[in-house]
This record gives sequence, structure tokens and C-alpha cells, in this order.
Amino acid sequence: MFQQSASDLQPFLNRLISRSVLTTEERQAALDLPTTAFEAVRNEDFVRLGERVDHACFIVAGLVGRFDQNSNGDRQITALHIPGDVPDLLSVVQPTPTSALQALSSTTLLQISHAALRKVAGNYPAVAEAFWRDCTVDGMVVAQWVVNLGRRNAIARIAHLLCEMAFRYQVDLTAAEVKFELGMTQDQVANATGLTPIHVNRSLKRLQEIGRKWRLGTVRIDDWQALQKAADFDPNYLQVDTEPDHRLRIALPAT
Amino acid sequence: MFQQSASDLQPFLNRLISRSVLTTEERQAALDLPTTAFEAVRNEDFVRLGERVDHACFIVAGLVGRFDQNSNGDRQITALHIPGDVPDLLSVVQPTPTSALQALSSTTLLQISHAALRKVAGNYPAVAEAFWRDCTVDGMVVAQWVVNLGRRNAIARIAHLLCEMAFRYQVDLTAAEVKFELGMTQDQVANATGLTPIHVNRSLKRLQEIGRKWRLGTVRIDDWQALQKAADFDPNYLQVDTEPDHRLRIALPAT
DNA sequence: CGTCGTTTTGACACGCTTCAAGAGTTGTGG
DNA sequence: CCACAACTCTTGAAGCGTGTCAAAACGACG
Repeated sequence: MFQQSASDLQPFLNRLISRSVLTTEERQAALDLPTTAFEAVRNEDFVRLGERVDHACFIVAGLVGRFDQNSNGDRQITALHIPGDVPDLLSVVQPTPTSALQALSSTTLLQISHAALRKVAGNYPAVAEAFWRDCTVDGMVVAQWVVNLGRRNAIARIAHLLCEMAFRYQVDLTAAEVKFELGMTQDQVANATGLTPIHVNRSLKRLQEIGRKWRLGTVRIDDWQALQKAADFDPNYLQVDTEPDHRLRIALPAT
Repeated sequence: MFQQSASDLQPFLNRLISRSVLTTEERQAALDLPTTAFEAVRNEDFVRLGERVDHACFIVAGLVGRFDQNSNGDRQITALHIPGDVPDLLSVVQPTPTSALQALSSTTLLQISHAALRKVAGNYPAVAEAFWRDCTVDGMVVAQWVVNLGRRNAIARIAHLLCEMAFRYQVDLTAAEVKFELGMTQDQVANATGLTPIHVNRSLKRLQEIGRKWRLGTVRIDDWQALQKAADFDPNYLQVDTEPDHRLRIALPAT
């Protein structure tokens, strides 16, 4: 653990300003947030259910799953988070988690203290609004997962997951061969889709018939159109290409 | 449509201060928000997918479902909202909805303009924080729904839904006979649990064997303990009895 | 070279869906 | 006040998607 230079948070800022409008001063304030580096090994819960936290985690590299569980201990992944995300930004206002956060692969994190986040949010209401907005987008994605589990069969669920992640990784979807590193095991995919690993395996094989390859966490998609159709995927809910809207700023000019 | 007296928003304020700490002045500011009454008839979408809105809706009476759908048009309820809720408070920062809002029964709403909400949030950062916190709690509930659909069978799903709603309606769970008005058809329950109405019907009958009655939207539970066990229900995620935490206020004393 | 986690395969059971039709219930107009 | 229409709820039979159990093949790694 050691202090990081502020520029490490640039991807975090990029995420914020892709959806919210911030002034130069506000951007700088976000970049200046003090951070502490932290490594989470694969399969480690670095945020545990019910254990109050005093910092949020920014993902520098790796893959993080948000886990909820039933009383049998069966775990269900309710969200996936990739580099650039702060999976528990909501902990600033809800410091006692109802979901655990687990590294699905080796993950590098930057911890940002709630105290610092609250200070920035207090000094710059537009930053607070950007935080709020990011949390709502997370919620919108989770709502789509409910649709995924409730109204799609195994093949479409898995395909939808692949489409969502390809989109969020911003891989080039016009390429003849769409390829990206997902880094999930079939078991983890099963946890995310509400299926058994066995059935994920069989479905994956049938998916290959419509143009998909899967090997060691590397996804290769030969026919993106076909996959998107099988997944019934409409990227709108991810709010990635949305133009940030000036008029929404809560922050009023100092009166 | 006509102007309401401010006190109509008292239940909204009560919801906010059950989770956040607000000063007298801040409370008053929330109560003073101007509203416009609006009636939604049963099965009416009063917020439509992709149609930008300029106000949020406070539920005075009735039941509201948040609907998402796949491209086949199969609809899935991703959240239920009861009197006291503002189901689209998030529209303040995300005015173009990715979910529709539909009245599941005749519903009375108060529209609160984004302009007014933004003004209050801008003037009183603690109120903005309370809004943010309420949105995150909504998201936590949706995450539990993912678990419900992903890791529970039909009976447990339905039982879980009943438990959640009983809890949110704050019915007396110590009573020998727990009873409340849910006002949903079996078809609507099917939309919320990712099941077919036929299977909901059959499951409901089996649920009665462990102490439940269901008639015309009125739920009567003879054995709450048994139901809660069948549902695998832990109310923690609803954040209803949580003590609001002073230390979390974003708003710093004016410096 | 052996171990451990992951992927793959097969056989079987069962939960849920689908399709079809009938019975209640509620509301409405003559 | 009755008759009819429109929902909602209920029931049955059959099919299929997914889960379960068991075990083998594969791949990565020390």
C-alpha cells in the first residue's frame, strides 16, 4: 500500500465526464483524490457482506463480480465490473454493503476514502451529481439483468452477457472478428446467468454454431450480428454513448 | 391537474428521513416542493421507454410496476413501487428512461418537476445526498431480484415477493394472521417473478399448504415464519429499519 | 510427472412452459 | 334485473429446457 499519483484516476474521471459535465476545477478535484493501491487475488472477497467500509474501490485492472447470495450459500453475480469502474461508489451513501465484491481474476484496485469522496462531493455539487448519476446507471444495468434472467433462455442469457461485456470493453464491433479478453470461467458465467456450469458448457457449444468461440477466457466472435440477435441485445441501457447533458447540473452558480 | 398543498409530500419526506439526516430547514424545503396531481388508470404506462421526462412521480395511492422488456415484447417487472415511493427519482439525473412505469392498479401520483427538485438539491446538498441514497436503495432491491430469479425456484420466488411487499407495507408481522392488500393479479406476479401465470397459479396453491391465502389481491398469511423460511427471506436489503447516519452528510458546514 | 482446477460428456429426473379449454368473477348495457 | 362480454383464475396433458449426479478428458502449473 502506498500513495498513488493523482493521474491514476484519469480513467475514473473519463467515466464520469462521459455522462456528466464537469468544469476544469471539478475535474481536477476528482483527479486529486488521494488513493491507496490494493491487490485482490482471484476469488478473494475484498468487500464482505455486512462489513461496513470507509472507502470505495476503483478498478485499475482485473475483473470484479458483485455477489449476492441466498441462505443456502448459493451465490449469484448481480453485476460485473471492469477497469474504470468504481463498483461500490454507492458505499459513500450506503457504507454497509448488502452485496459482496469479489475479484474474478487478479485485480488491482485503488481505494478512495469516503472522507475524501464526501469532501469533494460537498465542495463540488456537480461532482456529487456525477457520482449519483453513475450509481443510477449501475442500477439500470442490474435491471436489465433481471430481464435477462426472467425472460430469456440459457443461450440468449449467455449471449447477452457476452454482448454487454464486449460493449463495455468498447471492442471494435465492426471488425470481421470481434475479440476480447473476458477472463471468466464457465462456472463464473453460470453464477452470472443463473444457470449451472454444465448447462453453460452445453449452451456455449450451441452458441458456437451461430458464430462464437470461447477459449480460456478469450472470447472470439465471428458473427457479431448473429450473436447480438441471439442475445436480443440493445445496448441503450448501458448509457455509453450518451451525450452528457449540461442542463442537468444540480450545482447552481454560487448565489 | 391542480396545485397541491405541500403537506401531501409528508410521506415522501418520511421516507427520506428514515434513511438520511435532514435539518428542519432542509425538511421544509422538501415539503415545499410544488406538485401537480395526476391519475393513472390501471395498465397505463405513464412513463414510456425512451420518452424523456421533466418531472418525477410521487405515488400517493396505488401500485406501480417498473417494466423492462425484451425485443419480443415480453415484459418483465423489475421493481414494484408503493405509496410513499418516487419510482423515477433517478430521472432527475437520467431523464431518458430505460424502463417504463405502469400503474398496476388505479394510481394517484404527484408530479414534481425536475427543475424544482434540482433547485432543492442544489441549495441543500444534504437533500441531494438523500435523493442519491434513495436511488441506491432502489438499486439494492433490484439486485436482490436478480438473486430471486437466478437462484430460487418458483415457490420461493413468489414467497419472497410476498415477504418483500409485506415488509415494505410495514404490516404487523407479529399478528397471528398477517394480512395486507397487494392488489396484483397472478399475471402481474408472473411478470415480476419470471414465471408463467399458469405456474404461478399452481405454485400459489402449493404455497397455501404452508400457510398462505390469496384472494382478489388480498394476501392473508397464516404462518409468517413458514412463509419467510420458504422464501429464504432476509429483510436486510430493504434498509427499512436502518438508523440514519449523521456522519455521512456530504454537505459540509458552509466554510 | 503429478496435481488441481476447469471443461466436457452421458444418462436421467423434474420443474416449468405450452397449448387448450372450462369455470369464476366483474362490469356493462339493454 | 338479466344477459353478455371481458378478465381472471383454474385444471389437464404433453413436451422440453435445465438441473442433478457421476465420471472422464483436458490444460495449466509447480
